[in-house]
Amino acid sequence: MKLSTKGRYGLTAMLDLALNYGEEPVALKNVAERQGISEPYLEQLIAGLRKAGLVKSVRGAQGGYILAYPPDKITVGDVMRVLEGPLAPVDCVIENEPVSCEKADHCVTRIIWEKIRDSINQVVDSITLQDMVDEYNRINGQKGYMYYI
Amino acid sequence: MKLSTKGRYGLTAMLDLALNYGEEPVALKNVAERQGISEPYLEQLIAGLRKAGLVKSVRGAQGGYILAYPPDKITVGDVMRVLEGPLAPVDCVIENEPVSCEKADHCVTRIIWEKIRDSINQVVDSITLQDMVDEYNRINGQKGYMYYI
DNA sequence: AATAAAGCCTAGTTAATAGCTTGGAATTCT
DNA sequence: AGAATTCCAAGCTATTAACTAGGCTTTATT
Repeated sequence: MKLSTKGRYGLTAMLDLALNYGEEPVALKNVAERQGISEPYLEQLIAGLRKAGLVKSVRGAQGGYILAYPPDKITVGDVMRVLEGPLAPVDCVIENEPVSCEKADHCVTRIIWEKIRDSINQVVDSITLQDMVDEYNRINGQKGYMYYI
Repeated sequence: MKLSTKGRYGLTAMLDLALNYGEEPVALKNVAERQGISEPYLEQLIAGLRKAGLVKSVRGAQGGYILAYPPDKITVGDVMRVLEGPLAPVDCVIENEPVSCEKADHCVTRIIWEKIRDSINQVVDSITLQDMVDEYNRINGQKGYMYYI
């Protein structure tokens, strides 16, 4: 019941982009350095986010990435679902997917999994990157350097 | 972000015991057959539950397992934590465990993980095996045979 | 007392997956 | 032209999940 590094690194990277929203594109090299993540690995993660339309890339020298939308239009759930897949504790309660298990209608444990799924989704869908930026500013105030992660 | 078969099979097995609470001990062989789980594998799972004090065993012929407490005294969370470990999406928010990450005080993503952790725990700690038994009876009513899982 | 039915215990095994690394091509600013 | 970047595909390695195998111990039944 753990998240993978994809979800963790990816959300951190998106927060990094959110903190730099409105400025020049951010090179992945810089994100990787600030956050202590392997750059080529992060490259793979952000490729998924780009294909999902959450970030835009600018190629070539002085290029980098920017959020495709303002931080208040992107939720943690948007990011996590791209990186982790459907946020369901078991396959039989993945949203918008037909249930293959023939016992589903009589299954009591399935009801538990649905409740867990819903509670997770309620959390991640109610928090935007802007909320995280605000929290970042509240916690780290006028400090001279950036604590990200 | 998926549960393992330990959590899934284990909760199903505990529901099986709860449905038989107050009667003779239930042999693992029967649980395994009803639920379609490999018996020796289930044996390992229930060993953990026994060591955690959630079930009692009766050895020898006609032996088996019984819940150590009435079904309304055992929560889904009790069971899941034994089988899956702490229900935290990342290690840095495991309850009652010192945080090793030195950035924790300045970490914004960590707040997200805490909220996810809390929402999961709120769900599983508020549902008892008795709740599941009641739901089972509501769904399956007077049917002739048992749909478990 | 013998037998069979159960739980108990430890150690394999196997396939999949996570978490990267490697290498190079394409693009664009300076 | 050259450097800085994104883009793409493949390969690698250690860990883990999900079992299986085999044998010992306990106890009700006959």
